[in-house]
Amino acid sequence: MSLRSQLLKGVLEGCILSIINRQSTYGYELSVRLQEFGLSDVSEGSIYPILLRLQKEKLIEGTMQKSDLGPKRKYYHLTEDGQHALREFMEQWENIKLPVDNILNKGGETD
Amino acid sequence: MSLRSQLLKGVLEGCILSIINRQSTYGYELSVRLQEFGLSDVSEGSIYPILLRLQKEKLIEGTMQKSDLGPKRKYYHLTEDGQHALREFMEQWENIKLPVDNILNKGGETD
DNA sequence: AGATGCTACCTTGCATAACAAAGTAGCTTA
DNA sequence: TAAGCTACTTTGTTATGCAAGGTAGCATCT
Repeated sequence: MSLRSQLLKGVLEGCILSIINRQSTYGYELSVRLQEFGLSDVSEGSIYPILLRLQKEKLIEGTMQKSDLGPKRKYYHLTEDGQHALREFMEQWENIKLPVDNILNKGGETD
Repeated sequence: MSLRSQLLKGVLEGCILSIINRQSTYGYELSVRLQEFGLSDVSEGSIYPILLRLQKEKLIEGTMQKSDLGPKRKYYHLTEDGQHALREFMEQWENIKLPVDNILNKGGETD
């Protein structure tokens, strides 16, 4: 019922899980990271709702920490469930990437 | 405003454009093709609405043709706009695939 | 003729994802 | 105290994909 069968919705979610898994981080920095990776269209309006959703699903946990400059930051890290979900997502990404590549690349050939 | 900035929503749409571009086809067969490619979760409830949408957006055109067996089929082919959209989609797919791969694969390394 | 089953298309309604926009608040610098 | 950056949150909108159900043509079997 909640096994994501929708094609690719949730790629952002998976990317966020992966980045957090690599190193505990917070929303604002996440948006910078994603941009660095080349996902430049991603806005905070997308990121924070996802973080809240992941939190509610117990895939990540956040703790407030003071920062030198500016307001406190909410640092997130993956839970066990989150790591499991990340692994699942990575599999699904592979399972979808291949067919899509095949469909798109074999543009003019007859079998 | 309509330049798809959403991350990956619409991959199905792009795949359908690509398959139709390769060879004029109709909805029912499309679902078989997608399955053959490995996108087995895709149901008619997804395909036909997309075909109608693409039609409305003038990316594809359909013509009814009699079939030897069973009811008439609606064969679709791409319009010029459709071919343009397909090219755009393929670029976007590449632009997103790379970052996502990078984010997912470099799971444990520190730069 | 009637029933079943496959082909083939279409529609309605729902869940969810991503986004824009706006709001809140802390800290710094001028 | 005003401006500007950091940082988080919420609300409302759009669009995607799907399940479910409906319509209908044709073939086959009984």
